[in-house]
Amino acid sequence: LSLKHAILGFLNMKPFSGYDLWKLFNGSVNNYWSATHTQIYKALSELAEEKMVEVEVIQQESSPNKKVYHLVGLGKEELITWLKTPLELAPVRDRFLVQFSFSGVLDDKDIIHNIESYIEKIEEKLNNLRSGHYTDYLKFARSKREKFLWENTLKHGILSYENELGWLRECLSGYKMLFIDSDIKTNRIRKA
Amino acid sequence: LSLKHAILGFLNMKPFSGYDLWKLFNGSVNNYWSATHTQIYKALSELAEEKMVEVEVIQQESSPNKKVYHLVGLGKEELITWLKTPLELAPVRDRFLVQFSFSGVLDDKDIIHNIESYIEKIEEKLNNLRSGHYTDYLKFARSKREKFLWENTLKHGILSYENELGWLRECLSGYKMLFIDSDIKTNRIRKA
DNA sequence: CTGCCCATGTAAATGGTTACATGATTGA
DNA sequence: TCAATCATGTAACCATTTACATGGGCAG
Repeated sequence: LSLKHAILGFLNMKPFSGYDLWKLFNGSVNNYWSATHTQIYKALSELAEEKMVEVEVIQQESSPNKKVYHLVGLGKEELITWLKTPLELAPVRDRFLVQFSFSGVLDDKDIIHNIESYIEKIEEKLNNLRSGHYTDYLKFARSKREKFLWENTLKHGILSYENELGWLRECLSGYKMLFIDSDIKTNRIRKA
Repeated sequence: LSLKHAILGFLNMKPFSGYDLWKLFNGSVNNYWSATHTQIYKALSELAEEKMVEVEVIQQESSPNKKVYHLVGLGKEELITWLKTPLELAPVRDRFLVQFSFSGVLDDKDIIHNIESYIEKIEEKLNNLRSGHYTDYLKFARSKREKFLWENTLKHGILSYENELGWLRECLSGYKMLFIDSDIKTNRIRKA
């Protein structure tokens, strides 16, 4: 139900069209909740059926018509109730760890390649997060409190990828030290 | 597709029944991939249809009959191919951050309550991870390499919850400093 | 004239949760 | 006698992904 609540959260700031929301979910929000346009349009029409939001159709000449959604009483109540409800820890589903933990049957070079390739992707992601083009929207914050929350949401992304990166690098150097360098040593001894 | 690959990964160690796998997914694996028994039984019958695994029915008197699944050639190939394929970063979906980032419309006490309640749940989870009853299965590792991978998978869980906890505590103290203490100060000044 | 932006959707498939269903054995 | 463990599944639903579909305007 988080997608619907995220949408209600945005509509609580100001009215948006499905397309607007899709752009939001492709921007900074993508760092903590991802959604496709298909999902968003469907959620919006369901929210309209449930009387949480109201539609306003805007006629346009130079581009297709727009449906702008407004948050109404019932939707606002639902949003506030949800925001006040403490959440349980989410079930974890980490594909990389599944792969990693079963990789004992592979060769050293394959294991190392998987780790290095994942490190590269995380570094790229981190560069992207740190580049500062996610900090633009902070100026739309309606209060100091909101700005604080948004800044820390962004920081959360950076911290968790940094943490991930730290773990990966430790794994990589640990792996090499235990299974590669010692092989070389063993080979040297054998040769000597 | 990760659930099926995880199952293939386990069957590559030794044959298991659906029930056995379910217990595994409720144990240490639950820390990086969660699955219900419904899902597991369904995946197993699909894997059997796809000729990845073979079923052996074991007649039992004192309890219901068992279906033990064995990994066969095609399944093993599929497993190895998947293990060698570098993965993309998974899309992030963090309910807590959705709630957190839209909480600017709540009262201080509600925001603080949500953070504190999440902190408690993470502390509990961390105690559980650190308690050591997930380290038992390490003795089943078939090689030093496998033991290394399993230990680091476990460590990943601990590190990421510690990281989460650090962020939450920073948020909480930052929030109080900025929005609570200064209120008290302001009130004091007003009173004076 | 090619490709991107605007703007909306439908349909099919896959993945995951929740509720329902059965039935014997064993230990508190 | 009550609850847990063993052992398997079906059915309905909700969430997510991917492919298909349309069509004008505008910039390089």
